[in-house]
Amino acid sequence: MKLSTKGRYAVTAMMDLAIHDRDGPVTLADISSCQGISLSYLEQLFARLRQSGLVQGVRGPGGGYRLGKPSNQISVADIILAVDETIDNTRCKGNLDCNKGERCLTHHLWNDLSDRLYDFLNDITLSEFIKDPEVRKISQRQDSTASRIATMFPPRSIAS
Amino acid sequence: MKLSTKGRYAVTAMMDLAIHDRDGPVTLADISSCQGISLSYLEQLFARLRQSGLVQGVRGPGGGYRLGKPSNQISVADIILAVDETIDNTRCKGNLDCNKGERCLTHHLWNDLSDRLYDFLNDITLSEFIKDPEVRKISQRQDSTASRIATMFPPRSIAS
DNA sequence: TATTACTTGACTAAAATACTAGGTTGTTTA
DNA sequence: TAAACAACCTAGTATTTTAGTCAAGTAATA
Repeated sequence: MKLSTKGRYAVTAMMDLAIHDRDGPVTLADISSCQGISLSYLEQLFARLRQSGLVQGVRGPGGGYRLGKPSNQISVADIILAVDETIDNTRCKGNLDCNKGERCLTHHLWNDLSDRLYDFLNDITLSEFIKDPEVRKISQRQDSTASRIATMFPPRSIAS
Repeated sequence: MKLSTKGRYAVTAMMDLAIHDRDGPVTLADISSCQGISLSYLEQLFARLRQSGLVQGVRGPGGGYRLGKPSNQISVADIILAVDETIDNTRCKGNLDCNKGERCLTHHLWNDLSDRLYDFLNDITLSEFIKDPEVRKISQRQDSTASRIATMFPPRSIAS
């Protein structure tokens, strides 16, 4: 389990998708301008997210990306693992024999901790963020507009 | 909150100290050979840990490092923050104005998540790891030896 | 068919990471 | 007192990762 800027980019971009899920696909160009991440870099991240089935690309005009599964089935851990390929965190690779046959205790303890961290992040799904009061407020605002127009001109510039 | 190899090195090294706390100071040379981290790199990490008061250096022969506080007062979050200086995770720096005056929603959501992660890691202290059954087993083994001798020849080569 | 958007790959600058080498300072022990 | 020891300090370096760019595609649709 690793947590870096890269993972954060992926998570916030996915939050964006989750928030606008029912407004149709979100283009990477939008996310790029809103969150200040370069378009090509986002493309690299989304290639991985797509391979993991977390997002679905929609081509052609009006296209973009949408979630690959319901938001309550996508955890933060899923997203991070998709973009931040796991580092092999020990040199003995689970053989526990890196010290002359003795069991490597601290590696064992670290794995324990890492597992707990994973479970923690795996319990947090994107659907939770949609429930955030700030998000609800803006979603409400959208409801007042005709949904047809909203689909044609998805109200972005919310996240940044 | 950032989680990298650097942070892992620091945490496992601190686990080492916690396990051997009552056996007297642990030298960086020991940790270096056991955990396969270069001595000078460890020195850099421990310089930060010392500045944060998490460890205490003991000079001279028989010296080394010991915990700066009781193990139940040192959390994993403390250790990671000490070595992995926090990255400012948004460009608007909490002003929430990075998108033409609109509130940047995803940054807000990310901060929420980051806070929860911090709380999680801040609740896990080094004392928990000493309670691990694997650790207890080895501690017991040590108890059978005269404590005086154990102090002179700290039983290392346990962690690696 | 023109437009819009995704796909792929190669490439680069900058930052973080991990390490090296060379010291000094203070403590203990012989 | 001198040798051994280990923390402590500084500066430099190599490697890896990160973040981003450029360019030439492919696919879908209005």
